[in-house]
Amino acid sequence: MPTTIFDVAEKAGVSISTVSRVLNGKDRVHPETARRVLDAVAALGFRQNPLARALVRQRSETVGLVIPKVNDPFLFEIVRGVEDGLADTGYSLLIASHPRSSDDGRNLEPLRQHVVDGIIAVAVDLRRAEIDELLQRRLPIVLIQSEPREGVTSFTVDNYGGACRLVEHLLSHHYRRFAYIRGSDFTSDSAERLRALRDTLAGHGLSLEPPYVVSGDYLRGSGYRAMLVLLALSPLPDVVFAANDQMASDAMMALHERGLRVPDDIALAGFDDIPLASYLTPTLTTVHQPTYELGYQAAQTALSMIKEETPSEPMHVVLPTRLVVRDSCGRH
Amino acid sequence: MPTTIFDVAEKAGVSISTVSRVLNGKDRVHPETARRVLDAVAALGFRQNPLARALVRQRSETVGLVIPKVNDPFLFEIVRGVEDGLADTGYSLLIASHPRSSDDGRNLEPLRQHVVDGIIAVAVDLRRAEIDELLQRRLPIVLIQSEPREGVTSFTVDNYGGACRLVEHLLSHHYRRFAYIRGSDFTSDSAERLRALRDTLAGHGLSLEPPYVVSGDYLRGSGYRAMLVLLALSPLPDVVFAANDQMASDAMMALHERGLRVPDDIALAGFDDIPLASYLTPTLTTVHQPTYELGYQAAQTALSMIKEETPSEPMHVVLPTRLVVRDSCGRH
DNA sequence: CTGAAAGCGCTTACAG
DNA sequence: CTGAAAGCGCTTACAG
Repeated sequence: MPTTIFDVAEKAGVSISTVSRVLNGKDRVHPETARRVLDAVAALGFRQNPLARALVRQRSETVGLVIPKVNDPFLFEIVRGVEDGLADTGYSLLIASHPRSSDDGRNLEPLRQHVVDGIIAVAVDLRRAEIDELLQRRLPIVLIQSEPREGVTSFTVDNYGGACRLVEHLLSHHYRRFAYIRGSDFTSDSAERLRALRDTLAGHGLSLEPPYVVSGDYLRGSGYRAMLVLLALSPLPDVVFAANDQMASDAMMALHERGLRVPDDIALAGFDDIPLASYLTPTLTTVHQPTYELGYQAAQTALSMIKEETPSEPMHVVLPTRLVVRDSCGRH
Repeated sequence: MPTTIFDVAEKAGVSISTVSRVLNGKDRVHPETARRVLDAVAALGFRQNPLARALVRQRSETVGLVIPKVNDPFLFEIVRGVEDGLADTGYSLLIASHPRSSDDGRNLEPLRQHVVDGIIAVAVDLRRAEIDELLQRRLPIVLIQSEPREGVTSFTVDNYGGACRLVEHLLSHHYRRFAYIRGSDFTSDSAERLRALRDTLAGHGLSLEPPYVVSGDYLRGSGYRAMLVLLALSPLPDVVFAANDQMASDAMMALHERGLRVPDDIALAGFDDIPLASYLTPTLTTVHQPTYELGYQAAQTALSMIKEETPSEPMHVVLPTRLVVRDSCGRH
């Protein structure tokens, strides 16, 4: 049986109200009384029961994180950022992962109920009913890498700008026949990157023929299959831009297996700058996303939304991306 | 204001006791009454408040996961396993990561209090005071990849056996001058792998001289530095076994930079079988750990410990590891 | 500055 | 089968 506030009160010879007061440090308490209470707390090893506290205060000091159930280093960096953003604030992190495929969304159940004070949702498809339901509630919520939505604060990265810089770089290396491997379309990331590719090419009088845009799903393996589709085309592309590094890595594997050299035969570029990118041979040219920052800032923002009484204006923060030139596109 | 059990009771024309009964499905309720209650629940969109429920039932249906705050794919696979092991059980997952360096352990605060029904702790250093404190409590707890401890259920992998098979494999390829890059020693993993290396070498009349055992910390970068230390030795080792794949990958990078070929000049092997291992050039020979399984089984076990009244015998499960032969040790 | 009391939203014996 | 009541462990007006 853990000790309760009653035990402390008895030992200190005061009422539970007083114990509560010194514990919460809100109201004024006589220093001598406070000392007695603190002594009792220490002697008994008392810890407040957060459940009871949350019930009466109507806040649990817990933030929910909704994240796709996918083993992607990109996502993990976000989680780390969120964790650090919450560190030393007294807030706990409740993880609710959601399978990407449509399901009944049962994993979100704890968030649907009244246990979290705010929600941070990563790469969610706002069209899904259970996500939509979450948004309807009056809970503070911040979106990361999701379709910005009227009235909902969101943090995204500059997909368009990053992809433009990447494509300009590729063009400067005289690549002309481009191909694109797309990611899933439950967020607009892949589409934005593709749009940047098209626009930039158009600016140079070039275009992207439909067969040179092939499907992928961001996940391991899909880049390999997509590359095989591209290798069946004639003429071959001379550079392939994959919507993320994972797919670019798998595409590289496919090229190696076919005996094609990167970048001499076909150049390759990705997006994200996951750790893997710098371990490939050749190392992968890509666009860096401030993943950790995304999580960190989202956490800070969620916290301030939770704390402040007057609801702040919803904001849409777009963090900058950065071109990382490595060896897969013929730097030299 | 969310609807409460009182709203439902009123709408259904019954007492809150009855509402509670049909919601929990424990006691017998007249079918007709139950239907009315269910109708009211649906009409009002009522959801039980888990906080209030937890307070009276003295269980929160939440499991705490203690995990090092390190961006390691190895750890993430464990998290995925734990998540899946908890899926559809009604239990939520509360993450409490702990920095590896000694700190005040404030991140563990939610677990110290009374909000979780059980704890799964990954790669924790049991010597640390805050971890030790957790173990003292009468909460169900299961350890993953941590020093097994009297009376505490643990899941580990067969480090020794896996490393033995790896070393035998290397010996069969006629490597003789071994070097070892160690990991951190807050769990016994690295030491076990080293012990296996020493024993297996001894079985072949070989030994490992102290200078050929260098320090690393499992994390990115340390394998690179360790490799540089080894490269200063004379004679050079002809094969380097790193305590994990991350360090092996960084060692490979160091070798490449020095213009040394893997495996022709120096062969390389790791441990873990993280995704990166198969993207390296050459692909990395390693020992596969059943990481996902570790998490999954630990979750299932924690759940059954939480549910059963009579405490079960603590068990120490050792999952098998598997040698994965790739190209970094001269397969051909 | 401090205490008695109400109440947060539930569950669960206890009666009937 | 169902309801009234106590209680889970706290916080917070309300008095004094």
